[in-house]
Amino acid sequence: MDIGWSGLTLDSSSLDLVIPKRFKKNYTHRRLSTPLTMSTTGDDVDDNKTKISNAARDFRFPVSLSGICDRQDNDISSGVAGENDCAVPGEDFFSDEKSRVCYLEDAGFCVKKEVQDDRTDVHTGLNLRTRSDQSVTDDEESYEMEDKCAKNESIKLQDELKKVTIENQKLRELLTQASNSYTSLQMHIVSLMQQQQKQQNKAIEATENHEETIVPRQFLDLVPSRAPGEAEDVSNSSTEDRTRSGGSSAAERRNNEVRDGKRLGREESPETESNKVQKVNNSDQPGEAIMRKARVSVRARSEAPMISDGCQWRKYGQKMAKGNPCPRAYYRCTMITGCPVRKQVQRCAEDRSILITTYEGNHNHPLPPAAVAMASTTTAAANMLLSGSMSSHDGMMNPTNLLARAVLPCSTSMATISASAPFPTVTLDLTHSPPSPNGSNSSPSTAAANNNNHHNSLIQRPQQQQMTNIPPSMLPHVIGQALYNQSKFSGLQFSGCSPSAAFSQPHAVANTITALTTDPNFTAALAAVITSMINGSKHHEGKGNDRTVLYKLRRTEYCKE
DNA sequence: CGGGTTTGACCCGCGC
DNA sequence: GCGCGGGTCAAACCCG
Repeated sequence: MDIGWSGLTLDSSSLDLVIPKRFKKNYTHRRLSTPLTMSTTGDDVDDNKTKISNAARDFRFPVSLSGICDRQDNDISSGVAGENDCAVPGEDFFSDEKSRVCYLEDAGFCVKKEVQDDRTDVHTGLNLRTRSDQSVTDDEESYEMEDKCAKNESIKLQDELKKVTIENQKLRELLTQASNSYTSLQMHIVSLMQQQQKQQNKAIEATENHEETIVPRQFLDLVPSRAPGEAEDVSNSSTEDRTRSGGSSAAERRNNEVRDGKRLGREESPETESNKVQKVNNSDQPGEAIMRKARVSVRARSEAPMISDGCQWRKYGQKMAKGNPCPRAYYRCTMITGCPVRKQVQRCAEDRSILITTYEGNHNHPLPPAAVAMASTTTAAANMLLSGSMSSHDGMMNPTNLLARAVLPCSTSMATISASAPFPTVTLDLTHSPPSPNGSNSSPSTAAANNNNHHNSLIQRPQQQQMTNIPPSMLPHVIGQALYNQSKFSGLQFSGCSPSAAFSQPHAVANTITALTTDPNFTAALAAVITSMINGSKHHEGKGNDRTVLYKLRRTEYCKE
């Protein structure tokens, strides 16, 4: 700093003397937003004026007055709104935050005022010396120029705003189009899946009809899509027909025995479902003797004598089963009279904490909310079972079942399906035992359970299911969720083969498609399954009743983890 | 007294 | 044909 430089401070009182009052507002934060390079020596006053004017005109050297002008000047604020004079187009205009504030203020977007001192009007921090006879005309001209520039800038901004608005509308339109396309695609996929499901159902029906002509078969309907009453009606009609028109059937023999002997009273009593089932079993039709019911067995850890599944049960029998010191209890659903659902409860011989509950049949009455979970679980499990159940005596598997197996692509699971005669069973192992290395029945408890049920089931362990700390009341929900997950993500070990009612749920089809399209190893797995199937078929040919064929779709075969 | 449980008997399918 | 074992029945019993 030399002598000629007056310093960066400007005495506001002196400024009052040299700047006319009417210019105060114009010489505020804009007019005096002068470059800091100005010289304030007395000889340079005119030059300074020019520099100030130029600088104020183009704002290429914005100067912040913030902190310099501390108090708001009412005059300034009143004059600012109508000025719009400081906005001069320039690339660096927005480079300074304060200048931007100034501009926005002038554009009417902001009411922030940066020049506040009505006593000092302007505190530039510059030691400006202006003369009272400075050219007012020059200032007015520059002010007019600033007005023009500000208007131009305002117009530009408005144009930009319009452009942005238009662009925003275009983006919205694009978003709407994308959303519509997504929706239409989704609908298309759903319709395709429905068509595929219909075709599969037709194929299944055709196969079933064909087999019924060969081997009539009696299932308790476990498909949830059918009304419970319908299932009961089907069961009743079929069983009664067979009972009363069966001629020399075993059921008739039994009835004759009843009439002739000690069970006359039972004959007069209303026909219970158990009697019906027994009559079905007693019929001479071989197919019905082979397959009577689908069952769902649930293995869970519980100290309670019976897991709470929301239904009302009445114990109607107890037997000592071979190979298990724990007796097996027989329960019948008593929600309504005539409900065909029964269950067997037995503790595992090897691990008494494991409770094995086997459900059989389908409820023909509305269920309380607490029972829906377990009922739907067993229904879904039985449905899966039936989708992979026995087809015919040759034990061949049809492509539908291959697809059904593909529905459950990952095989490390807790569910096991066994279609060995006479009771096809799906076992849901919800204990927390670690999965066996080979995924088969390596556990003694499992073997005991299978032995007890005569099912030749393969029990797979759940991966992370911890049932120990789950209250019994929560078991159905956990089981239901587990089965849901199972049906979605896990594979099953199937034994037995049959065509069946395969896909009853849309997500099954979706999972199948996903498995087919995304899994690179699926083809190899399919080949392995087919090979296993053929070998199993050959192996079991001529073995009479033992038609259990194991088809293992292992994760290691086709499901990458 | 009504509902549930117990328990011995019975029936039937299956394997030998 | 016989024995075994699973499944069921129903009288007896128990309990609230």
